[in-house]
Amino acid sequence: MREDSLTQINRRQQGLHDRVEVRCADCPIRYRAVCAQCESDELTQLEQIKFYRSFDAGQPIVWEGDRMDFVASVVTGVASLTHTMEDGRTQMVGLLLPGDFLGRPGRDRAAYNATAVTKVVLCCFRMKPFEEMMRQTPHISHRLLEMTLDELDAAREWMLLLGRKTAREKIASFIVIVARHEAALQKLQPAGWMELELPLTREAMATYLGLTLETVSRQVSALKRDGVIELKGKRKVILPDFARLMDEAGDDADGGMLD
Amino acid sequence: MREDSLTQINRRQQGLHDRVEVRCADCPIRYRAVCAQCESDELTQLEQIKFYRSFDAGQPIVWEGDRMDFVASVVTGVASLTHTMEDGRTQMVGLLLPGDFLGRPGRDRAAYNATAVTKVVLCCFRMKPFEEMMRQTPHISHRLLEMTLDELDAAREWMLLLGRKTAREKIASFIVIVARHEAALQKLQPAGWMELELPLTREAMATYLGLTLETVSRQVSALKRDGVIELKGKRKVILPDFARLMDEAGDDADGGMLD
DNA sequence: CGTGGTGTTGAACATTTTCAATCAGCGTGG
DNA sequence: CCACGCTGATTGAAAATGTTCAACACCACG
Repeated sequence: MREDSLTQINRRQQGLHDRVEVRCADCPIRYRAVCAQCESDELTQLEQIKFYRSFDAGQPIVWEGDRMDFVASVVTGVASLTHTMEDGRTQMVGLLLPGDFLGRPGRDRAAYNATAVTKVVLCCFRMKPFEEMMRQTPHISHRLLEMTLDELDAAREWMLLLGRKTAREKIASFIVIVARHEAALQKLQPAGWMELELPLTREAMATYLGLTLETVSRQVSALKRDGVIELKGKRKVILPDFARLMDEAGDDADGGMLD
Repeated sequence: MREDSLTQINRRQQGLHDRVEVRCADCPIRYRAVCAQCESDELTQLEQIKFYRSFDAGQPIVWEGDRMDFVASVVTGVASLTHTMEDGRTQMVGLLLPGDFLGRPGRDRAAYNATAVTKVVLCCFRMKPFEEMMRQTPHISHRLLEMTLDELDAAREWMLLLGRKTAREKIASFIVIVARHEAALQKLQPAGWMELELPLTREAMATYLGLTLETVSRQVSALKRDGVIELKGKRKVILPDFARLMDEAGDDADGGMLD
């Protein structure tokens, strides 16, 4: 473990926060997060109630049932939301990427476990002032509604995957989603030849897909054997033909692009 | 098929609507629907843009990809949202009960199939005027956000069920949900001895639970054999001990009651 | 009294999980 | 430099779970 992350943990344990001063105008998620529609005066207001927190890969962010007096945007990194049964079976119910929103206004206890999958930086807002701002500025609540509806769509898409797809289709679907996201960052449609990096371990993929890690491993191997994907190390994937992968995912041609 | 429902279908096919005049103040879902927080002057406004439509059990309401120029509240009855793959596998992704909202402001095409499970009455609002009202009255968009967040929670709870629960646990969970809803209507906590009616056929339950109808039938029989439930006909269920059922559902004791 | 919709049950089969062994990469310390 | 141990990943064989296909039961309705 590196020195600086140790320092961070200590700071966190003491209840202190990183006082990095990043101006909202320069924020990498300026046009994707809950603040996307805010005017500059509204950003000024947000700047006064925001603070940053960072988490190393693997660290818990909040635990199911914990008191939670803030909401946050993911600035960088990947976090997961998981639900766990008494006997330990766990299911990932959300994957939070940069711009995604964590927490629920009006609820003071976390409904899920949130965990940093990679190193994560959050832009946090204390609950009360944020709720006050929501009342005053329709831009925030409007954007939050929009984002929540998108998340609901994603959750429903995932229900189809969990309920009806085979293990092979689940793996293919997951890679398609990662490829889509990758392509979207470069403002392209995913197509033809692509190279990408899986952001999750086999175990995290299993938790996401409702499978065991062994089945994930087997099906990844099978897709490789059948030439649908190539592997470069454990995490880097090469797609010789995106359309072929889509086919394996069992989605309609348009792939559920709704907007 | 009864005369009057035939008449209704004809009216619908001609693009006409039921002009039943129900005052919002007397509406059975007045305090649960998207209009729950509206003041009386806002209700007056809503009354001017609303119209009712009804559907017999089994009828489609909208089809995935269809143009949809309205949003609606379910007034009475039960409707389902389903997603279907090219080869016919289908998964229910939402169950709409009285008060629930159908459609998405700002989207003009349906993302899912919506079907009437029982006879359904919808209170519809044309998209454009509704969106205009959302901009003007924060009560509506605030309530819609709240409802959407609730639905997202429900969807995530369902993801745990679909991804990790056994067939037996799925059936038990479903009955628990129906029992909860039943109890909530009478403003009670579900407990002890209860009697209730399943709103879905075995096939619809299978679609909801990510199972085949045979597996549903077998597991219902198994729960009966083991004394967890009793059957009165095919649809009526008696719960000798709600806690026992909860146990079979594999939920935590609190059962995910979050608010 | 036959018919269609709905539900139940059985037996063979397919898929996924479980348990266990092994491997690959990588940083550490001798 | 190399053996060591750790984590993440792969593979195999046996077992469990759910599906598929098929037969049949129940019952409301014409």
